[in-house]
Amino acid sequence: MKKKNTGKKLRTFKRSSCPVANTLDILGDRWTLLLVRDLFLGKSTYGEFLQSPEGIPSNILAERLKRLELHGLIVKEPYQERPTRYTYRLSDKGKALAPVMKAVRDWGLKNIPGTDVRMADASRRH
Amino acid sequence: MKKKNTGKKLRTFKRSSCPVANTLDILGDRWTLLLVRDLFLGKSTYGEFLQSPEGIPSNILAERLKRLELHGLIVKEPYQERPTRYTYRLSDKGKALAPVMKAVRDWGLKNIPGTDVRMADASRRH
DNA sequence: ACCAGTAACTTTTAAATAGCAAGTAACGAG
DNA sequence: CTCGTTACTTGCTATTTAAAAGTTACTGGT
Repeated sequence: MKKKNTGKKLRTFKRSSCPVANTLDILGDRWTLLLVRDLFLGKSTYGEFLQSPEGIPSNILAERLKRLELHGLIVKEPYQERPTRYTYRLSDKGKALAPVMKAVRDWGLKNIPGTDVRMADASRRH
Repeated sequence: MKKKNTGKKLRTFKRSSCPVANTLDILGDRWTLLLVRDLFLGKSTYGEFLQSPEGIPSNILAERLKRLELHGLIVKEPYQERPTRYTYRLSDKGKALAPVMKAVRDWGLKNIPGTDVRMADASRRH
């Protein structure tokens, strides 16, 4: 059986030359930065990402991992064969998001009641 | 004529206590942070937001302004009567996003080719 | 050989959201 | 009374998200 072409069209034209707009085209949604958070926390396998408390749907996870890889923010590499299993790690470009993570975390902690730092101290590690 | 109840349901339950997740529930999409950028740049009216180069659709703009106001990031106030016209301004909570804006802008400038600083130096003003 | 289990995805289907175009309301100017 | 402006709203289609079930490729046990 051949694979069905789901023909995802990735946004190809720039909305503007604004760095904020262009950054949002990569991680402007409800899940991508959460994945980056998990990567900073040291999670690296598909299964680990699925287990995060927010409960990302598996199809969304697969799609986001592809996008992050495509944009060069993460690197996918096999860590075992038979069966082949993969790890995902932040590239340097991905690690450069640490200040963004920290700023977002700090804002949330200060401005949204009911948030706590427990799982959010990732930007200091690595 | 009575107004039609479009019955928007705003996400009411927390996905987790993570400050990053909760922040993303407020501004995790392709438009909201662009609006915040414009507010930092000094734009304040509906028409000004519509004129930004990214071309936000007017219905999305109206919805995002409502959400930002609801979450207390912006304040809407009339600046003239007959006909009544409004300005939108960042509240203190909204202004506290300056470090997020700066981090996102800086990451984009450094990591996305073709972006330029022209319209993105807002986080230094105010 | 057969069955259960695990990891990493993919497919299916329905519901929610985004995007486009057009319409409405409240004026003021001519 | 018509035109233009500002600030939205409405209708409709297209795209994206979400939930659940299915698939692939094994390993380990009986």
